Amino acid sequence: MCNILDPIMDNYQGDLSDIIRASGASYGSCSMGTSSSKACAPFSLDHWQFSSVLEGFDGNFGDPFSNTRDPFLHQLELPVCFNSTSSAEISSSGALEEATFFGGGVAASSSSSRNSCVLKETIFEDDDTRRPCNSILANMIQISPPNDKLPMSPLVESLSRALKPSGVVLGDTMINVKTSEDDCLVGNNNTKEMQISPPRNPCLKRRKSLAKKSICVPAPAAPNSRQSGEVVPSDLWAWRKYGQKPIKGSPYPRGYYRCSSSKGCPARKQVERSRTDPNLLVITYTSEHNHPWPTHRNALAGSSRSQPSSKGNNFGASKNEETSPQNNEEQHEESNSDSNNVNNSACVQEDGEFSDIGLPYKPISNMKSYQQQKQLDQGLFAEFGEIEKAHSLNLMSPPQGFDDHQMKSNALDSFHIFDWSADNSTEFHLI
DNA sequence: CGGCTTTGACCTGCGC
DNA sequence: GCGCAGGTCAAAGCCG
Repeated sequence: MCNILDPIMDNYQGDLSDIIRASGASYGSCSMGTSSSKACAPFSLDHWQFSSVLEGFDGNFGDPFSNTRDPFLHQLELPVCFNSTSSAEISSSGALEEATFFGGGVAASSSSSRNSCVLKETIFEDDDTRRPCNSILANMIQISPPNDKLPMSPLVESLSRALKPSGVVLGDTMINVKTSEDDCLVGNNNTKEMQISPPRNPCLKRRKSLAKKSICVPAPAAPNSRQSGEVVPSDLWAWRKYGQKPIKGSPYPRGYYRCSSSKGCPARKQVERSRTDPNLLVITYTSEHNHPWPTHRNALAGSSRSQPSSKGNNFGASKNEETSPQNNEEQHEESNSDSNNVNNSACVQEDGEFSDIGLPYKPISNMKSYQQQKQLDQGLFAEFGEIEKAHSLNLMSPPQGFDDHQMKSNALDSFHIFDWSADNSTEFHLI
């Protein structure tokens, strides 16, 4: 198995960390040369390896998130790292073509190739020390079979089915997975470079210069949402809403959540709908969890409770809610979807509409649906077969104080969609 | 009863 | 210093 670092090191005569370290302090770029010729045939790598590389980058920036990959992403099992402030462009052949590191962000472009689709992550980061204010990181991971003749891993097949005909949005980006040319969801033979969200208003940089991580996820349908609330995609953390504010310039309010998994945990997140695409939720994480992942979720933790009675709810209490057509949609969705929790997965089709595709990414609205989801998990895992659980465990960079036992138990709880090894004849290509 | 959301009030940072 | 806007607090009420 070819380690991802090998092509990098093959093409760079020096210490990679030096590059990152150097670039982290300034706004600039460095080319690592183009040598798509020799270095690597298409290489395979395990998810954990990829993560390791990225997290290695992160560590050089001292990112407070470097050790805490959010369980939401774990659920999605996107082989991305929250903390990357650098990226490398690597050709579809596996060779590192160019790496561009910016102190504050990365403009990454993708090369496309046949038989492949693109996973791409867009990360915004507010950090006073970096420019631009809302830097963008796009990590693109190409998933493709090693060649057309080899069978796909069961995992990829399942994933493909689950995603079809849609992808998952992360970072204002639709993530597509294909396993054959015909399955390519975006275009025919070419992957398409995904939209990268425009930078947010620089004026949003307020208060302390806390590192923030923003991701975009498809706004799930609202099976149990309150009229006024967003349907927040669940993760393994328990979140308690402590505030909601209308945001100037946006018709949608922003919800403020703090981690309720552990008292005193400073982790926060903000959830708001994307201004540009109301179908997307922008989730901004602030601070870091200071505790292991919860071994179980509170019944109501991190979720919206069932709809309060008409007597009790505060429908329309918010100015924004009064004026937001989105809320009406949510009300409508809610009235129709209670019985469809299990299948109420959020994904995005090419036209941006969400569809119900059975992808195990969905809001956990209450304990019942949570258990349903767990059943779904198990079913999915059964379908995937024994997928290198040991590697699954390696995918996660544990939060502070996280031990192996907890890691294992949580690993089995979450979805490891992209967790498969080269043994499954599937490759990651960095592009 | 514990934990949640809601929501108005208050606090704080930033630009002018 | 002032005003604006984002972020947080905390009381009230709901839910299981």
